[in-house]
Amino acid sequence: MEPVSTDHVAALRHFNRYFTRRIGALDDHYLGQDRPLGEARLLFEIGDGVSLRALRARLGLDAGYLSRMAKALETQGMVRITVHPDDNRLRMVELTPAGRIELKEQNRRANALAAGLLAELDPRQQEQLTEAMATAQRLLRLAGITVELVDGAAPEARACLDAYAADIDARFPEGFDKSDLVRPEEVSGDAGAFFVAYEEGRPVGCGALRRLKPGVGEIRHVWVHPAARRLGLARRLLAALEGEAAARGFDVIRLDTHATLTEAQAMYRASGYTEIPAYVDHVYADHWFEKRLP
Amino acid sequence: MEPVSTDHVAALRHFNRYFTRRIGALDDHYLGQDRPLGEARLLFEIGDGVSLRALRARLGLDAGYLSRMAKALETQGMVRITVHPDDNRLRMVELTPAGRIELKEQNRRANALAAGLLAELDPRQQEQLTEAMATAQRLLRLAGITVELVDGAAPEARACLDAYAADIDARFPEGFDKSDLVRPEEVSGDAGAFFVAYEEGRPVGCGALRRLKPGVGEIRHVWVHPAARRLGLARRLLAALEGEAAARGFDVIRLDTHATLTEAQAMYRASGYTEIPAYVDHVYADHWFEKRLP
DNA sequence: CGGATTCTTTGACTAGGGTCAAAGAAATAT
DNA sequence: ATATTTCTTTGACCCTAGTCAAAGAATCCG
Repeated sequence: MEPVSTDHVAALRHFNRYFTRRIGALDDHYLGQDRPLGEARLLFEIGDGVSLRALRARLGLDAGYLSRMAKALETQGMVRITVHPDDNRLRMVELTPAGRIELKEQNRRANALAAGLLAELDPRQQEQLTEAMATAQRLLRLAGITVELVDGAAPEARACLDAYAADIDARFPEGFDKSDLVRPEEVSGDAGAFFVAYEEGRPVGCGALRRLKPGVGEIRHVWVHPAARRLGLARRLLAALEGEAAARGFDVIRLDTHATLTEAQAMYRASGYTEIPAYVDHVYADHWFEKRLP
Repeated sequence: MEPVSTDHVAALRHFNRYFTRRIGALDDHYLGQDRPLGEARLLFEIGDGVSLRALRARLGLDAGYLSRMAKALETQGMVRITVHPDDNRLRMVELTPAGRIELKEQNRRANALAAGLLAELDPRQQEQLTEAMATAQRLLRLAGITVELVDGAAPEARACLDAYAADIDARFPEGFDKSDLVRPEEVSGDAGAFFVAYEEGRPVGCGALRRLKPGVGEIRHVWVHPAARRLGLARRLLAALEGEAAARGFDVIRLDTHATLTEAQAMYRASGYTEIPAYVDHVYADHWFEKRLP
């Protein structure tokens, strides 16, 4: 947790007030042009055939409420409701052609609204606005991500490692074999630690710390979900791992990485790691780094 | 109207969706902690004694709806409703001490929420976020301002000129006398033009164009409300005036300005104006500029 | 096979947010 | 002084958004 100046708090609140009043309110308005907002949102979320069950989970709606809204959209001719072929309890909802047209129209209106707003700005200003919003969004996303210590055997931990494995299997010319992953017991309890980063409840990154030998820890499997890259999350994970290593009394942290992962190497160097000779024979490593903890 | 790339439209909509979902929704939540949102908003808008009438105008509420909400707040002990001393039809609403405490608490909660969000970012990132939001807000404000041609005798035109006069009266060491302002007929119809910039319906800037002699126009009284400065609005006003001058067939535009208005001089130079000798004897001028229209 | 679970539908109900019109009280305009 | 306008209150409504519980149908589990 970092200290927060009241100036920044005031700035965030000020922007929030301005933005929701100026833009957010407009948005609601266009969406619910000729249809209640709930139905409009639902229409928007029905891509190409979803089950009511999935919609309920995704939008967090009450079963009865959803059932009624779906039926309303059906009588309006916007969607078709069918029984799931394999499970007769489930209902599938899909857009009719009319629904698709309606959605497109909704989209068109929203675009026209945004374009009308932007048209008052010259191209350079438009560019600046887009860039400022991208920066703000990147930082707000990062602020919403929490890094938590979990058990190495926890399902999210394994899910992250599986995603990590699949990810680098595609990137390494020689592929990647899962047997190289840390075993749960290596990164749990006294043996080590495992951190998972969550964004809105979903795991979007991980990192493992294990004891290499007395006083020496090893960081492994620092991974960030493709959709959460370029936010600065890897650094946060690294900081969490280093903090944990310091708390466990390690003096030195080591890690290895692969030649193809150039961004990772740059990050390690920028974080105070220096390249060292091979300290362990990992199949997939060809660069080794070390950092002395203060 | 500038062309708008679909990329910028998509960026704005994307940011909007993300922001309203992540931050806007949260905000609503805190506000309506133990009180309906409408009442919470009302409580927020009652500073130190407002009339129901003013609230109605400001928030665009139905008279009946407002009346009931105010009464609800009164029975909760949050506000006191009194009769306006000079007009017995009007009701004045003001916060009670309890209302003030409640409002402070509301504020504290909102601040805590924002601070909690920011605390995940390091100080440099907080700085960046604040700056990005300020940029975005500046540009969104500018995008929301329209510049319109109005009659020189229109009340908004005169209101702007009065504000302009008061403004520079305070800035010029020698003060400023209103008799130097353009007369309505000089900037109306065939004689000239008057532009007013509106932000959310309120005039926030102006600029006048009048015929000096055949083929030569003069720009006068370019003014921006203090709350709308540093947005780039003066340039927009200038562009509108120049466009109008070109449409009227002027070849040359002239203007004068005062030594204390250094920002204005910088803007004129940047916009292609060059300094010339005095072309007219204005009491308050000591720099004269000219621009040849293409 | 039988019981538990899952998924959906239906009925009943609530609160919030808001509109509309009538009417009374004051103030303003003529 | 009268008519008109302004401001507020009140009663009667409406819709949206949502909750809760019961019940029926299908599936899953042991």
